[in-house]
Amino acid sequence: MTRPKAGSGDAVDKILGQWARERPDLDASPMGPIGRLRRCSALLQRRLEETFSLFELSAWEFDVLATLRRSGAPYCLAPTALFSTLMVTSGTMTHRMRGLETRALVQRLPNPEDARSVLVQLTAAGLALIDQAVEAHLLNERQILADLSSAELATLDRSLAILLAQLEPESGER
Amino acid sequence: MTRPKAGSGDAVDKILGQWARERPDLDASPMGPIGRLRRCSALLQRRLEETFSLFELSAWEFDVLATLRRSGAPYCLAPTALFSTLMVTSGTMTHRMRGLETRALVQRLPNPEDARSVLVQLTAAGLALIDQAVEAHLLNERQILADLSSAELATLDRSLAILLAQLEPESGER
DNA sequence: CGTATATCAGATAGACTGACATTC
DNA sequence: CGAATGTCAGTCAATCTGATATAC
Repeated sequence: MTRPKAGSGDAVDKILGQWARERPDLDASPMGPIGRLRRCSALLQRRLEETFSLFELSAWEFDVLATLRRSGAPYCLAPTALFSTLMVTSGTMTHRMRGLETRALVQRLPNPEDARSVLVQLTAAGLALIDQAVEAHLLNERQILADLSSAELATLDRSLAILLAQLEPESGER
Repeated sequence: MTRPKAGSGDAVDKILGQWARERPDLDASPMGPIGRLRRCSALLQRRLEETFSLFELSAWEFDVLATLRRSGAPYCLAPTALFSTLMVTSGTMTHRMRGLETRALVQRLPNPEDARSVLVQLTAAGLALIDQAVEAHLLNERQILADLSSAELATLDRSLAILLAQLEPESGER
């Protein structure tokens, strides 16, 4: 006799069960996917940070360096481009730069095309560091996803793409 | 002539394209699902907070009150249960209680079964507030998911459940 | 002149650590 | 006595806001 599936039995199922008992008048089903998404994200964050910390990087530091790296040589972006992409304020970005510049992972250069602006550039050390960190990061991500079949992975990716399209600013009408 | 799909064309696709150009030696494909997950989570967080703020609640305040609410009458939990569920330290939970108690949304009671411990209980005001807030929250969640078909939603939920099972502490072997 | 860019100081909110008293 | 519970003070890292100087 095969054991029935009985739900996935994770933390979110438990929460859904509690709501069904306490507020049977509500349909709490949207909490399923959204709760799982948030929980996955929180647990994922921790896993990713373990790898970043091997390079003495926090998550946001990794993001800044990776954004510069993937923009291509000469690995320069204006602060405005950086903080728009990374969804923080200009003041926050200024503050972020301080630490990265002190550690000589980035440097500020005058922007020849606009004297109001500057260019933030990866240093050689910053480039070398982020190139290593990205490789480790990808290894880590691959390991996290290792137990999902390629079909499951493709399905997950497609589903998330649909949701993301709803959430991205330009498509979300609010 | 129908326009080809050309990928979903979202922010993550752009990032994957940049990596393909800059580091063609790497297989950056794991960044697809993981990047989308993180981005969905970040955008989702903002959307959810808009609703919470209608009730003068932050996300963590909502979580504390909702955890108490769905535990059922008499809406009491020991701090240990709360901070374990919510994944913060005991000191953080003490600090969180202060604000909620000042606003008379929860109260502390001595724990009759263990004099070391206390019980954190929803007040009548706290109960009324969270009951309203949960309804608005579910409405909001339903709206966010409105453009996904029920099949897409079920697929998304199943995919996330698989990933969550990998990430949950008891199953993750690290 | 009005707008955009980046910076800075100050304030804020949230979290953690480590020491502590109390009770099991 | 050793372990667990909750509290507290202090610290910390990260963010935002609003004012400012400069250049478009």
